[in-house]
Amino acid sequence: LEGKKTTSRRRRPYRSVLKTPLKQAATSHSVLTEIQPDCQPLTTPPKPKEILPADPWTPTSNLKILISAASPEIRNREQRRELSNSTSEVLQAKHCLQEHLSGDEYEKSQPSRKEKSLGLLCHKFLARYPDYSSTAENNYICLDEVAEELNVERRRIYDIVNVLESLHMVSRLAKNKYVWHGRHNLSKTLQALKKVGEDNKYTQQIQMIKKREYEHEFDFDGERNEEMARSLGSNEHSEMSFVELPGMEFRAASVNSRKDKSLRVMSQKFVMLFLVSTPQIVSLEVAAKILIGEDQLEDLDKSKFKTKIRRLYDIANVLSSLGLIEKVHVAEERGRKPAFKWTGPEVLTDSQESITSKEQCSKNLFPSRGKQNFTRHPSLIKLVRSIENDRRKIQSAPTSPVKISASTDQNLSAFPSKMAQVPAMAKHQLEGQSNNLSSPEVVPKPDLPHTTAPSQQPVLTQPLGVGPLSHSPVSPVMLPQTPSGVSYAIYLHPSQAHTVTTYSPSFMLQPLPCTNVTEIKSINSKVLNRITTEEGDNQIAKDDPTKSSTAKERSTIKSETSSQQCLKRSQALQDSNLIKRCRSDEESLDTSLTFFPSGYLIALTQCTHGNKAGFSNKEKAGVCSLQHTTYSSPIAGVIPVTASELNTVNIPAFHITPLNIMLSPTSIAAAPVLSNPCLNSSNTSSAQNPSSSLLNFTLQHVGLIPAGVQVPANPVLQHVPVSSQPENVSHSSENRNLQEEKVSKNILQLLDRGTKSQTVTENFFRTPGGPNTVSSLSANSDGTDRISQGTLYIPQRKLEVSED
DNA sequence: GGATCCCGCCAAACA
DNA sequence: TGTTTGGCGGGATCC
Repeated sequence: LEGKKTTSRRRRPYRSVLKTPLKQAATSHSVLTEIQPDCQPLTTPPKPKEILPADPWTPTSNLKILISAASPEIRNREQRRELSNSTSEVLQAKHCLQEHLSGDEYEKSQPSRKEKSLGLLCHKFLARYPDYSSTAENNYICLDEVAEELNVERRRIYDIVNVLESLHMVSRLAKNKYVWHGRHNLSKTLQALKKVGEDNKYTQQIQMIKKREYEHEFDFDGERNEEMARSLGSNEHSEMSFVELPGMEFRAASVNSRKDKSLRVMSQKFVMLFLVSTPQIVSLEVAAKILIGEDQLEDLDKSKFKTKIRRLYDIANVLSSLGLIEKVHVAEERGRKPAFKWTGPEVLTDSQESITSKEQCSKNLFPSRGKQNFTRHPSLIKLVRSIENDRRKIQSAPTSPVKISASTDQNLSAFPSKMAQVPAMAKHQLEGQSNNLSSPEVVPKPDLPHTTAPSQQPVLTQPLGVGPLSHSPVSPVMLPQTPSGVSYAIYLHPSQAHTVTTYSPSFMLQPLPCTNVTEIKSINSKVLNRITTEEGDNQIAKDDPTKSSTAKERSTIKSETSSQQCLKRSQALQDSNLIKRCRSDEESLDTSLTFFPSGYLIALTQCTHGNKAGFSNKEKAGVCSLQHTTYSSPIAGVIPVTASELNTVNIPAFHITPLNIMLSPTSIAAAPVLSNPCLNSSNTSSAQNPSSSLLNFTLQHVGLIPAGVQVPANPVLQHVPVSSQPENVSHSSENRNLQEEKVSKNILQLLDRGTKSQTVTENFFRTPGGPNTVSSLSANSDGTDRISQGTLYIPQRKLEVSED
């Protein structure tokens, strides 16, 4: 490969004609479709190259082309997709033709570079398929056909498909064959990507690069490059893992073979950068540096950088066509830099949702405690709005059926032989966690209910999370669910397994959230790299102050602020929930960090039913209801606050130190609030509860509960009967009341803690340190209090964003 | 002149 | 051995 890189590339056009018969010279008909994206791409048939030079651009000749576009074969294909019929195609194409001919014919007969852009091609590609596929439609993509119909060489289709594959919008079915999934999986994918991005500390990497740039310390041949790359935790061990979703594992080993440099992996990383960035703007330069940094240190040279940029443009074009990003420019000291802004759906991890809920509760429940009459910052207005929206969801949202696949249990039971090594307890955990996985992220587009995607059907017959089972000698390692709501199965190649048998300080540390830490079981000690808590914590604390709390999670709690305690308690409940489930062999659980230098991250996102040997029906119901309630409760994580808002207040406490508070199994099984750590609290707080009437008034006032609903002031976790058939839950008024009651209880729990000290409120806004750390509450000169400006996110660098 | 990215060579992976 | 897949970078075009 290296030899190939250094070999000078000589163009051999004669050869390319033979090898790429689909390649067309610049033709007039391609102009037609490319200038007019509205035209059905299928109206443009491939034009035999040999006739092109002698074929002048005339209305007649083009009409011939247009008519040929309506050939029975193509027409039938179109009819199958119910997109159009031949008549409309011809008419449409005629219209296009007329428009085209009104201009300078000759010039337009030469398609410009723009008209052949990957973005435009991608638009045409996407136009062929619906956003959300259904079984009734033809969801298979034949690359040859598509390339032919879009009149491009297949190479270009690969570029598009690879990026789409990275988002699980398509998956490879067989040679030359892909399956179209559309946006069914997009939300989950983005959530998983965000989680992985967070684990990879992309935020910190971005900050570091920006800081270096700012200090003019970053150049292409300085020693500092290596230094920085090292500091980024870069080494071959941290090379890419492709984030997969269950049922969408790669079907060809080839896909795994080119690994980190593949466009799909780059695409995922690129997306991750957006998802973890604040604001969600990523410059190509930063992205390229981070992606290079993850390869090899010596790659940090100009040519690699250039190549990376090229690829990022390719990816960006496709992502733009998908509407996920948008090109902008970032003004910097050294002129403006090309960048892209995330315009896709907001993606919240569970922990963020929790914090958001907490933030709202604290704000709304203590609006006049001591400090009164907050001036509502726009972001707060949004928060209130989000509460209202959420309340509407409670009242009107249809049942969001948990994605339940009948094959899930089979899937689990069909794990590869190595999976059999997983102790039953861990298996239960996984199942339980997978129940929790559907916790929704807020998406602007109405996502279809997460029923089993029809497009996935051919895939779902495969064992869940098995990956390249039969042919790939990978070592599966199951990880429990992460706070983001997405669990992974990480598959390690045996070839890489040796790299993790010993601890290497150069590994990029991937601290697992505390909820997982207590659950991690050694599945394959040969594969799993275990590192002592102390080592990991030290490293984490050094590397990432914002995650230092993660370290604390695994150490004895010493001095804490009340808010920390509050947060920790809430997290603790979730932990204890999990702990409870596996209490029987709890002592066998090792508290450790696990580091995976490479492999495949396979998210497990499906609720599993049955096959829960250790679960009572009640527990099952409770577990499943978690998911359901998560959809329904404004407290449980559906509050549609945008990530930017979250970031605006710079909430740091995504990792919460747990207390080892044990709850009764009943409360665990039955309390849906457990799905949200922020609401989970031990009832050990000695704080007094506010009066019920005051509370009700407050809740009603802020719109958390309807006017007629009364909330008892008893904060004690109570058994809440929940349906054991969440998929059949109807949103009757009873259910709404039930949900609202749950919400109220959640709030009460928070209140229970919150009344302890105003510090709770304040600390929700406190960053762990650094220049952006500003106390959140300050008194105005007029005697009122408001959220100070300083609370807002203050970028370290001025970013002037202008639409391009 | 830098930004953008098309184009197709050619090697790895696969059938 | 032929085909599929896709990494890669030259260099054309755009701005």
